[in-house]
Amino acid sequence: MYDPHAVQDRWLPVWDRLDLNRAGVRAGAEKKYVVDMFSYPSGDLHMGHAEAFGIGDVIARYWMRRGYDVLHPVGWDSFGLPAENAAIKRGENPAAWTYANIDIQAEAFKRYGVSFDWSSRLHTSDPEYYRWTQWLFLRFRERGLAYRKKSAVNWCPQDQTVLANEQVVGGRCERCGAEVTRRELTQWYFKITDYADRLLDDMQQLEGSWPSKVLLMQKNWIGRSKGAHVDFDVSGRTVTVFTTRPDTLYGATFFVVAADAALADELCAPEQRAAFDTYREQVRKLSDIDRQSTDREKTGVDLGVTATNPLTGEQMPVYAADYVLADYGTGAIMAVPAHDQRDLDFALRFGLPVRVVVETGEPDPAVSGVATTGDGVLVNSGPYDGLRKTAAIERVVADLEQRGGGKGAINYRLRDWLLSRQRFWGAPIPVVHCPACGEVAVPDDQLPVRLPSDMKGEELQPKGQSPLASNRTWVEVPCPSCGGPAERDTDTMDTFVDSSWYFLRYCSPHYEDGPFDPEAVRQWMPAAQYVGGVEHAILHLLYSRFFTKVLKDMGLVDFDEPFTALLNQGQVILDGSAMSKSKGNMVQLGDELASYGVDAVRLTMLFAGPPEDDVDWADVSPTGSVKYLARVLRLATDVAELSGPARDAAVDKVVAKTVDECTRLVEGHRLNVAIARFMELTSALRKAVDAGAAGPASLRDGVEALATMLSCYAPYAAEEVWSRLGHDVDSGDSVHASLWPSAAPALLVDETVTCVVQVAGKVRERLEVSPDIAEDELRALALASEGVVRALAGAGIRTVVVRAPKLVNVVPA
RNA sequence: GCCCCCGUAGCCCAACUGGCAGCGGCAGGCGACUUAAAAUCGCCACAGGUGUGGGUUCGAGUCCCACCGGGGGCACCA
Repeated sequence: MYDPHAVQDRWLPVWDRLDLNRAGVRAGAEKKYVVDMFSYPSGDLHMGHAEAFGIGDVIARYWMRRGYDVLHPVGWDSFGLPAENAAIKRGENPAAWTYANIDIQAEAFKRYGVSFDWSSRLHTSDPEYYRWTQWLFLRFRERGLAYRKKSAVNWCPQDQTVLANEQVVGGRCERCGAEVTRRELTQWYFKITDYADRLLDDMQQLEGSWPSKVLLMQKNWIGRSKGAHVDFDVSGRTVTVFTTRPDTLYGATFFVVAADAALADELCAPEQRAAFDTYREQVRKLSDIDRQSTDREKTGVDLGVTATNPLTGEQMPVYAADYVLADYGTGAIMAVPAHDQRDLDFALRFGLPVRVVVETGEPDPAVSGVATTGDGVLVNSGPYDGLRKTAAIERVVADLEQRGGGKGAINYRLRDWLLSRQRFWGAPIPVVHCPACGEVAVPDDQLPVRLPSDMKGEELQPKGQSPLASNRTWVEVPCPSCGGPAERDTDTMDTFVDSSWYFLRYCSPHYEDGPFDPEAVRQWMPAAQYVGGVEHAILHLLYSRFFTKVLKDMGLVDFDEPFTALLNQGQVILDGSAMSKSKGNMVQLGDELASYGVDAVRLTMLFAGPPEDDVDWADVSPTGSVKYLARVLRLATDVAELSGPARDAAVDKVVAKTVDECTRLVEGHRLNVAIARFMELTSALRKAVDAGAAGPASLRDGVEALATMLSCYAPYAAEEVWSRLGHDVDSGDSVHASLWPSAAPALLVDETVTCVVQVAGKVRERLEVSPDIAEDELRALALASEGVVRALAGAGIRTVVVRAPKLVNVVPA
């Protein structure tokens, strides 16, 4: 009889006492740092946590069993909006809700058997933590990497705060789904664009150990394009455009400026003023979602001025249009309708000329309506006629650089990271605004700038500016520089700032002389394994990489990349779709744990499929897992009764092979397949016991090996097995202190292997041969074999393929 | 629209560098134990060939091309 709850209740307190997961205590052992993306304390743990932390736990425990000194820390990403919204609703301070939830989750993590080192525990909303978030902000600012600027920003009307580009998904707020609007505001930014090249180029180091999908997403997000800046003269003023196709300069027939850019306003001729103002109003009313919809008809307005082509001197009309983006490139383009679809659409709509300058062999765009973008030979391009595209690009850029009027340039899609938020529950930006001194950093020795602890409920209601602004006693401070009356910056930092360095803090969570102890970081970082959801493919992972690179430039760390390997676990879904409260298809983790126990739920998650794949809870069988664990426990009980030193070679062999294979499987994160091997081993040992239990010593060793391997997946049941085998867990002889079994190489080689002999690809014979049989010998053996002779039936032989010792393929003439 | 990943049994999924398609489980069937049932144990692969059609190869689930289906990312990025 297997009672999972009794087993849990027995071992959890013992483990608490034994404190087996503490890092840094295995003297001389090689270090491994396994990080799970930390949790947001939104409530109790759910199925997604069970999946993600289950995977991380197998990896961490595996390395512990292999004898490494493993750091597997725990923490909470505890600043953020939900706490604030809950506080407003309940008339509380966000801290109350946050820390209550953290306690709930902490208990749940312990019960779930996650091998955390609890001494590493941190919360980003603790002043001891955000002190250093603020400190880092100031260091970034000193390096010119944190700055304020006024520009059109994404504004979420629901959450009443600005959002980073990365937090706008399909024109909507990533958090609440509200349609994002634009506002002109002065905000703080991190200059992540300075690191665009390194963020891109260093991905080489991650190739193979990060999912290629994530690398690709980051690459696309950074969006490096190579091209040129070209200067056009517009009414005596130089206006630069970015183009990836300088070779098509002779094909430019008009010029477009983003309608919402200041430039359009400045260039507009008086006689077009009225038309332009009307158009601009129209554009501003459009939401981003409407604006970005793909097959919208092109709109625009003539600005009544002309631009001069720097190569040809040709005059071309200048338009304002909303298909040109104000914040990409220079906000202005040269339009080449023959070779760019958007320009062509615009030209056809406004009756502008279409001039082919690259002959690609495709139909005339003016007639077909399809721009030609491929390679070809230049025409209608004066001195460049006859050149191919690539050569022409080089020549045009060289000529522009020599004569003035342009130069080669790289442009990025990536924008600077907007980090200020008009919300309460975050790290205050440690800056004071002084009427006399301007922007003044809060001195390091005055950090942290603490959040007021007495604000609650209605006072936190967002009103378009930070709730902190209304707290005058908090806002009004003497200027750190001149001592005169000044005001604190009332914005708080994006919570992604907090999470961009927590993995560094984990290495020395109580360090007081800096954000982290450089020596501790040198020992543990970069993290050997990072585990978390793919929803952070861009946001968190890009930001963390950026932080790491800045810290390297500051001399605080000596590596470029924070996470050597990344594993993205799948989601837990139900009946093919994501669980959600609104759909009413939630599976409650608590219910599952109550029904099947921790081990069975963990095993079920991990057995369902590869860790990267989604787990459909409708397709899996926690009951099956319970049955399996019960089987293992019965086996342990039966084997425990056996005694004697006799061994059984067949059992030893099965155990060795399973161990060998499982080692490779877990190492390669093929966690589900390893469970299949555990099951096979369990059946094999069961059969051996039922057959009369020859070799009790072998059986005992087999069950011990199984317990150790299983301990990574089903920690409670494994401990129970270990205990039944006679280990004194209470005195510290825990399965979680045991070492991963090793497989004697001698047991892994077979005396004979089965060689498959094919004739014309069909299996005609099987031969038992020595594993190191020579090719010639095997060929002769195969050709002489009865099955082959029969299959050939006297036909000649064209060729014989021999792959000793496993296969021979005889190809008849 | 562009880019990426995935299609193996009723279902979830295995198959090392191309080399016997099926390891493990769910569901199902048969049997043992039982007065009976549950639990337990044992046994059974059902696809005429790995979504479809081509190609490369002695040999393709695996490599290449096209298409179909599912999932994901980006989306007026000049």
